[in-house]
Amino acid sequence: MAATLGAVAKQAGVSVSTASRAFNEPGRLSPSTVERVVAAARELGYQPNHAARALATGRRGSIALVVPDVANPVFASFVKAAQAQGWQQRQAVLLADTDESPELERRLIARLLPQVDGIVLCSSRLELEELVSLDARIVLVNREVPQLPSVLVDASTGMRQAVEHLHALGHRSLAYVQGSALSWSNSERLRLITENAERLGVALEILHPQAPTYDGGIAAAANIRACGATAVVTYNDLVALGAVAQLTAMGIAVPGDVSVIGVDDIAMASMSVPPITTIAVPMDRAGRVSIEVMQRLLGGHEGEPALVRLETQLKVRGSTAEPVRKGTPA
Amino acid sequence: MAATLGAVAKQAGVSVSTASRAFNEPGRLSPSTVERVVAAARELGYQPNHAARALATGRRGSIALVVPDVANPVFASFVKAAQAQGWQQRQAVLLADTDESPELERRLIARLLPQVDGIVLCSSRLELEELVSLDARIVLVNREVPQLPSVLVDASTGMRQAVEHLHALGHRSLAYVQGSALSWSNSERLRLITENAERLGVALEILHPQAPTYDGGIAAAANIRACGATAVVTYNDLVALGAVAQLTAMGIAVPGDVSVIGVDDIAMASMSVPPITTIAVPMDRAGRVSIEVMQRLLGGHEGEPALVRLETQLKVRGSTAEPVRKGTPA
DNA sequence: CTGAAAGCGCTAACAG
DNA sequence: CTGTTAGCGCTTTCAG
Repeated sequence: MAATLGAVAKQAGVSVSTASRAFNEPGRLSPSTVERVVAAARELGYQPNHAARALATGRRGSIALVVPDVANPVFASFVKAAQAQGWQQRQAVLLADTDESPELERRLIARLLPQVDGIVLCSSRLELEELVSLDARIVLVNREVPQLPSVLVDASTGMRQAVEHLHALGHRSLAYVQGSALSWSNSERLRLITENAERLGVALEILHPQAPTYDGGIAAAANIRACGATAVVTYNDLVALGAVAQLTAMGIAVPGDVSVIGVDDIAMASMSVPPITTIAVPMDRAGRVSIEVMQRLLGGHEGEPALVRLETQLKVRGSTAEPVRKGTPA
Repeated sequence: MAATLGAVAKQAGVSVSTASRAFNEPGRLSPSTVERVVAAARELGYQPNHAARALATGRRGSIALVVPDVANPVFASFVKAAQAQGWQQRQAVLLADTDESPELERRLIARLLPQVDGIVLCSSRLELEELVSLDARIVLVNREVPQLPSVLVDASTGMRQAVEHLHALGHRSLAYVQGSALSWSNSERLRLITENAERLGVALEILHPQAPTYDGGIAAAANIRACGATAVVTYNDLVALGAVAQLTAMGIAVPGDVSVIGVDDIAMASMSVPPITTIAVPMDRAGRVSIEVMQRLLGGHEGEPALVRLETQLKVRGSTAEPVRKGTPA
């Protein structure tokens, strides 16, 4: 059906290899030849057969994206950006969703690895040893493993700004609502908020890990009240949103009685009432950059595995608008 | 590096063709042979080379998903379900995001078509003729084209329930805030609400198309007030959310003064205050089903192009909780 | 039930 | 600058 390189070659009156070169190394051909081949190709509607090329070169021309949950807005914007960048670099992007399951993740990786050039593994739930034993062309996102190239979100700037912002508002007692205790992002955020709270002499209460969801936030509200903190930072915006809703339902005003800060800057954070102050995490950039890193990795640039850190930034909104009241909450 | 079929064959003491058959048509081999080959394969960690198989068979083992915007929660859940289903059917899933651009969509399709078995085109923005001229292995989602297999969301049940619900609450004047005028979904919803309003003798005001976003909803609020309707159905939840926020800001109570109903049942709809009553659209089922339809299409079952309609259902929540007041709004 | 052999469409030395 | 010639790893007639 589809025209092959052979057909194009015949039509242009050259050999297959010449036709091939017209596309792959036009520099090595006389301009007129290239032109003739290109014309023939267009005439026949020639489309290269990627499977054949892959078989001959060993390069698949595709990379896989493995994420815990595409339906999560954070990963969705990551995927969107990565896909766009991949397309721009003429790489097909395979998508795999692990549904937060380490076992599924493991199987997906095994099945994908032999049929793509590389895998971008986002927020992997796998053990460290398992990750390094993969040996292969893998770029990690939101996971720090010295042996592997990775792109990380560096929450330090955002977290510093968040604690300073709260401190400036007069808050002296702070709580952090954890996300999944296993996640690299959570430990980073925990570490950073601890450092900053100490530095500024703000009391810090660490609240139990919650599912990083709206319901997790609802569940956390009681603990927030119980601990008596006047300000709270949550693992992410979803938790913040749930906490704000439940706090409000319990008669605790946000930001009147307690200030709330989330992380991620998902769309919802700006649409709620009050809108949530948040540490913006550039997952779109992470998507783009991770594909670039992968490209460099495949390009065979040896040396150290790449390590890219992406900056975060505090976005102040209504959930922290007011200075702390003199009295303590509820 | 990776073990080839040849290696497996040698290890098992059989020919390549036999080894091949052990995986593809084990019925034609003696059980003991199959067993031997399988054992050898596992021993060598054999992984079939998809590129080679594709070259030999013409089947790529992969299908592409083309969506307008993965970051849109509606499409995200579609993609998630489609991916899961594809994986289950041992089909790799390529992802392409058109960013709502018809030109990009066109180019993506052209580039993808030759390298996948088929394309699932979700909410295509292309012209009818362009779509049919594609001739190829395409399954449409949210777009009705007689010549092409498609899976459609049938809003009729949900819309009937919505208008009846509003009518039962005492509403006699209704407004519909349109989404993109070009979209198939929008015209369907417009048609259905018109039919239902007429049937129940409810006055209906059609409001200008808005961008199907939160900001579109904000912009629509003024028109909603101006038209004097006591209840409004919006193209989707995002618009509903924006409208509710702005209406509230203008001093119009929801659902006190006006009731609002959205479409989609995105997560955000249940998290807002008040939570949005909505017509739930099963995009996850659409994702799963569209892959199944594609599979059947590729299986070569001729006959009519498949046409699947998915039911919708009203989910009543706080944005329509109260019966209509005697007086008219603002 | 199993093997031999001919490609699928393309690339990549190797020769001119 | 261009053509010849082998394959890449797998499937698939065609013969046993």
